[in-house]
Amino acid sequence: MSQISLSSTFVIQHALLASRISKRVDNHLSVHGISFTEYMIMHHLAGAALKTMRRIELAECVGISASGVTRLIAPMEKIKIVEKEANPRDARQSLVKLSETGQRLYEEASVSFAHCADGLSDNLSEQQLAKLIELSGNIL
Amino acid sequence: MSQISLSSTFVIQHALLASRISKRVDNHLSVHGISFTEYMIMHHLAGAALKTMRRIELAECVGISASGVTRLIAPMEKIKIVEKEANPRDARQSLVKLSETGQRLYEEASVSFAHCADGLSDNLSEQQLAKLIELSGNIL
DNA sequence: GATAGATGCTTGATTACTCAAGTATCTATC
DNA sequence: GATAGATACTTGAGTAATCAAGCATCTATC
Repeated sequence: MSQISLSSTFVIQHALLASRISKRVDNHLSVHGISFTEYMIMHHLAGAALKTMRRIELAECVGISASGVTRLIAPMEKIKIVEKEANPRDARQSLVKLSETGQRLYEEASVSFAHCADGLSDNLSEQQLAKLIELSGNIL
Repeated sequence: MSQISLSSTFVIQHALLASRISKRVDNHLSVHGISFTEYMIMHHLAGAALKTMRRIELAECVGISASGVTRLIAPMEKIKIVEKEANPRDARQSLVKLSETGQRLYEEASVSFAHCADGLSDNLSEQQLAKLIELSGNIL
């Protein structure tokens, strides 16, 4: 019987949990017409200076590729959640800005999101949750 | 400025981490010609009684849908990593068994997997890792 | 022992990504 | 100031999953 390491156990547990969490979050966010990934985009934009970020930064924050961002942003732009802005200093860049509409949608969706997140961590105290976040921060 | 809850922070952090981990694991496993998901299938089969499981159980353990399992298992069956077995008690079921070849491949891949997992958690002590697993176990 | 509903699995269509290659622009070097 | 290479982004093609619908089989009820 080969003994499985703690780190392997963790990775497998983490993947399963991630799959379950993202499904549940998607369910909660669907009433707002957005996906978990779109919510994360809005979340990072909302916290950014001028509510504006480069596409590559977004990709990095959200954990998808640059092309993934391109395809994700396109429909969001069409429905005016985000706006495209040029960078006068660098014509290669195509900055993404959270619009007023997007900000409102983000705030509404955040209520559902927080409610969902609370539900997920119901069995953990605030202190345990803080510990979990801190420990997770040391991974990778 | 709206204050973001710990639980929301956790969910966002978890998703990003999951994306990064699965990419890194996929990289490490690619030398064996398998994906993270396939590894998880083999992992659960290897730990099951008679190295055999129902497709629905696999879906549950791995965090994908039943149809996901069907499409994932098909090519694994073709290259003899797993075998299809009927359940004489219930003709609806199509049991999946890890073959001898599959068991060897799993053991080889487990070396890479463990190495990768160790690398991910390099900054955590065994005790911290155990705490992390324990706390995560209380989510959902 | 017929039949209504539940369960296990597969299939067609769709979605959300990925990677590799391409284009445009910027930066540094000679 | 030409040019080699790096960077930012987009696009075409492919992949891994999803959901909804379907088929086969099982179970319980009358």
